[in-house]
Amino acid sequence: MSFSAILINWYLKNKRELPWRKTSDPYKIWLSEIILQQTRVEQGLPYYLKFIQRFPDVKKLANANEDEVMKLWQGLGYYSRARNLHFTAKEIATKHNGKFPLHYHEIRALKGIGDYTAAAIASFAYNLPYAVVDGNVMRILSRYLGINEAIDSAVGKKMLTEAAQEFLDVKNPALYNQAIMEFGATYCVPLKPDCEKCPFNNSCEAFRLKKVNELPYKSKKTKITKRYFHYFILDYKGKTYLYKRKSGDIWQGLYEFLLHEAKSQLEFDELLKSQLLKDVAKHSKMGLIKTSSIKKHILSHQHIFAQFYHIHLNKPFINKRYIEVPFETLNNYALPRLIHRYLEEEKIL
DNA sequence: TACGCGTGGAA
DNA sequence: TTTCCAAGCGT
Repeated sequence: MSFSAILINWYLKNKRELPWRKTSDPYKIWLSEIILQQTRVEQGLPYYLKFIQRFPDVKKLANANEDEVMKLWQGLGYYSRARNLHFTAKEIATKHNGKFPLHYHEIRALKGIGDYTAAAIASFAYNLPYAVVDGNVMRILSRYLGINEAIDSAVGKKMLTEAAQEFLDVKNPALYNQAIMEFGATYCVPLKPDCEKCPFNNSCEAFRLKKVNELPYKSKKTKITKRYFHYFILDYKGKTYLYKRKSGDIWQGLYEFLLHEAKSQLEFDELLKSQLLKDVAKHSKMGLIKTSSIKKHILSHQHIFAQFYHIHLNKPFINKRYIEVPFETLNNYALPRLIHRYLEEEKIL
């Protein structure tokens, strides 16, 4: 049997039932692909269902305002996906007469859609012969072919892209692409795949050379930079103040409280101990502070450490960059997961 | 071209 | 606790 035949055979017996696999609507497939970028199915699925319910078609999405889209995306991360999704929905509504484009190069030209997503949409929705090359495919092919070239290098990516296109079953692009990704996601997994029962173990180079746990090879190591945030939850007569984050950093377009970011853990700890009130006053120009009403709380979110302070003001906080928000309506705004979780824990939401 | 962008789960 | 990973993309 051919590679494709074995793969598709495996898929038909082992595939998961997922909502975006029951449709050929390019809008729904597009939405699912954007949500699933760098995101696990279990994490993305509830968001897909929410979005389909609220925006059943591309025109509904195009007619929404960006804040609502961001609010629905809240907690999923990589928020530029949501902004680009909304931007492209408007593009399709205006420049494509509300119809999702039918050809690969038109699809590929849309903002937020790269090589992978364009191939996914073109094949899943229209059965066009474009091979998907994602993390799953690169892992499978680098193992199967015994490719030692780093998959995060240009050379390695090129090798695997060409291999993927050769392996593609041009008679069944949609089925084949779904199958190879599902096989990577659930069987040829990064850690400890069950090679003994693998349908390819008689022809897999990595298995033959006992190099499965070394492939795919990556040259770069993931680096995590720790950051230290102090948030000041200002309260003047039951209202608080929010700032909409700008580009050039995380959480673009999301709302947050008055922030001071410490440059080091030392500064974070120092501010915590003594400099707090001075710095707050300097930062916010808010005048007097009732120190007795300050509450503290620390949340860790992998690499961001945040401290929250509740501060009652004796006069309003005047700053044109901030909007005044009654506490009861806080949940109408798209907030970073970290802040949202804190507000829930403190029963503020 | 290399890097930054979120979050949650697993080891 | 730390590191790595998961259906990538824009700049």
